[in-house]
Amino acid sequence: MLRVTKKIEYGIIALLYLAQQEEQTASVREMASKCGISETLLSKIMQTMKAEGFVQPMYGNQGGYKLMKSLTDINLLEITQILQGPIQVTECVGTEDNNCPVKGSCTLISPMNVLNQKIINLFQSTSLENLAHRKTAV
Amino acid sequence: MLRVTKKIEYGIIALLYLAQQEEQTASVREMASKCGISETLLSKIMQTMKAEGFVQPMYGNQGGYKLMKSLTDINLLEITQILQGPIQVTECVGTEDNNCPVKGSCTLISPMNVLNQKIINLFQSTSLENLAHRKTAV
DNA sequence: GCCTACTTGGACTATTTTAGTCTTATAAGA
DNA sequence: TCTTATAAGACTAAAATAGTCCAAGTAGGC
Repeated sequence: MLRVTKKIEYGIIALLYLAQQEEQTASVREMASKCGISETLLSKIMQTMKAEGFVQPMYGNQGGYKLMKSLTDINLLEITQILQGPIQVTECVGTEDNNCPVKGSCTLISPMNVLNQKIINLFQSTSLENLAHRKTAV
Repeated sequence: MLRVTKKIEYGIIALLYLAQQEEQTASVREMASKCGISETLLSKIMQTMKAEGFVQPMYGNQGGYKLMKSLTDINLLEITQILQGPIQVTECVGTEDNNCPVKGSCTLISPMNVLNQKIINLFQSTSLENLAHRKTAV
């Protein structure tokens, strides 16, 4: 349904939570309980975001995750791509090797590509800072 | 994955096909075979679009579906709503009775609503005529 | 050095959405 | 009445999303 998945929602909520903390640090357990998210699920999400360098893990007792970027430097497109994959409004958009049965005669690919790009632009121009302050970019 | 479903794709392709025909008419079988779409699936899609008045069925021999609107009068938002439901970038967006666990403390609803509205505007301002001529609206 | 609290990572299950099929009924022209 | 259409609901299959479980590793503090 043209959805941004829960993973993304939770991921954003967690990053915003981290940004609010002194030291920009919190454990998965703390974030999960404070934000009403499943601990194991959030754990998975944080692992993914760690791999992309958004957060850094701190092992052991009193550990947790530390936010490594400014909210202004993280946009919705990055988060979406990391946690959900590339934005593709249709299956064939943005790919070269489409095996669509209508390939060749299809007149939709081109306009769908344009539509896709516009959605991408919209996501890219919306930073987490924007989301934190209840607005999206132009 | 932030997708426009196959139903919508197929529906659009079928409407564009109808628009190309004299009398703006074709049977499901013809459209399905010409466009490489499953006949039974397209049948379902046409039934839905019939219910919304986009097409009119003509029973019996030499029957089929007739396009009842101009391509300029059908936009992507309508098609999407009919064949996929309302556009909701997140589960809670646009609803009053959300039972989200984070309800109340969630700071995302508002900006997500804005984002959602922008996507809706984009879809609404793109007519099938635009799609047929390989461009989207501003 | 041991206990505790944390992250890691992979395998696993459940749920929901999307895609597609089958079958029986019904409408209308020739 | 035969043929060619659509109508509609039940059904199955596939894919994406959501969420769980568990064994292993890491580090601070007593």
